[in-house]
Amino acid sequence: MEKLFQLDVQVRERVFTKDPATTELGRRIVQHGILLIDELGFERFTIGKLASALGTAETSVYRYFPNKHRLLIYLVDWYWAWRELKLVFETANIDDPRERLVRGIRSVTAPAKEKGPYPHVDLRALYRIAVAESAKAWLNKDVDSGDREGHFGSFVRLSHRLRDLIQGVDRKHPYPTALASLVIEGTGSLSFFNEHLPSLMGKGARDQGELFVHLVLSTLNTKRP
Amino acid sequence: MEKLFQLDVQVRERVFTKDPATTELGRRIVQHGILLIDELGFERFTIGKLASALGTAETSVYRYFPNKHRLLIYLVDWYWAWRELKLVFETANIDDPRERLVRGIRSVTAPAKEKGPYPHVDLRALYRIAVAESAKAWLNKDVDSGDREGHFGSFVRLSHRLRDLIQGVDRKHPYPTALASLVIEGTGSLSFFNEHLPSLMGKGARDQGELFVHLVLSTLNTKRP
DNA sequence: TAAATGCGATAGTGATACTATCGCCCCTCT
DNA sequence: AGAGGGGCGATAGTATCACTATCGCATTTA
Repeated sequence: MEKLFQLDVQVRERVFTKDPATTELGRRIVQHGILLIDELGFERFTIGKLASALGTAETSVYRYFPNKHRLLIYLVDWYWAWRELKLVFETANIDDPRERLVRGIRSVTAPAKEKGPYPHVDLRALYRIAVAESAKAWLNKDVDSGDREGHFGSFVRLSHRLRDLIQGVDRKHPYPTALASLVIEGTGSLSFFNEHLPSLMGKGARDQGELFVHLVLSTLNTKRP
Repeated sequence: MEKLFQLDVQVRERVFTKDPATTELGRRIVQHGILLIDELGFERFTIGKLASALGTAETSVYRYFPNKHRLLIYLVDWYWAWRELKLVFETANIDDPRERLVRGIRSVTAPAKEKGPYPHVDLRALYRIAVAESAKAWLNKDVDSGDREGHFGSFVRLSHRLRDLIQGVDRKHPYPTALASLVIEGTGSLSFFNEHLPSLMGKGARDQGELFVHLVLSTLNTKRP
């Protein structure tokens, strides 16, 4: 299964100038890009610092990504593609729609707890980036053209898969798509609050899986078991 | 009532070097800061452009805010303070807890539709800033010290007020604080998706007030009327 | 062997977030 | 009326950084 994960996660969209997955330097850019952005935060992260960490020149990095922001988009898209794959695996072969949905919500809201099987991707660092930086991928004035070019495709696909799980339980829910997007985006926000603004979280809400399972199930037109 | 609004909204915390509310230049910095950030987005916005728009020098702006990021924090905090005041007004004198909660959710999720009564604050522009930029106020490595200095105090107070309304209906809800924060933060995210990434929203979810009323009420342990 | 590809190195440009400093003007206090 | 101070505008300067242009070397490919 780990091999399958490794083979299948990829950034389909043209967010790069040259596909970093195809060369050793490209993979090292991704690997150390993750570590540096996690360590410094996206604002303090610079291409120059990344080049230094790699022992190369800035120009070499610019061969793969046209700018710093596109590197972030690449990492974030990779992350959502990984979550999509994880969701597909973790809901496979489950026939009961309700059970599928519960597993799906738990999958989508679960933090990454291990470095994972990808040699050049530290999943825990990437998870922290997703929590703290992923909104910056779209919160800017280029969001519309970025959307047109498919920069957020993995996030959209993930959201639609969760929507399908919701509709599998309640075909008449009035807001399945918005609810799915809220769960995925909201779990990141609450993770951040939990870590940095705990007064926004109260007590007993540390397990967001249960929070969102509770939230979604209770809005559905269906009896509880 | 408008006068009261005008008198009462203020940034209590020490996010500024010199209180911009106390001088004419300070108010013009706030006024044109809102307009420019709304127009350019926070990344493309610069202190130099703001100074040009004001017909003054950069150094004059730096007398009020130590850096560009603090100006954003000021505007965002002002915004949440306004929303808090609005929430207090719009739930005043309502005795039925359920009705209070519904009004509170509608208040907190309602977009700003008019420029409003504050001469140096265009509420519609500020609302757009809150949707597109407010997360950047805390999504950075200074969030912990910023929290300690109370930079997010208005947001926290607003969230706690909504939490109190939730608990007024269901005293035993397991996650009242997290749910309140999710509603407030989530309505911004969904507004942004609605505008820029509509495939994340589906159809029929344009009125977020109803979406969140539906969502919150159905999680509460209480009978619907 | 020739060509292409990938990489590293140097140099440079324009923007921009600040900082330091100075002198003017107006208001207030005496 | 004169002195002092606060607020303001203006100039100058620094360090960082995103990005571009160009070249030459080495390794792989044809």
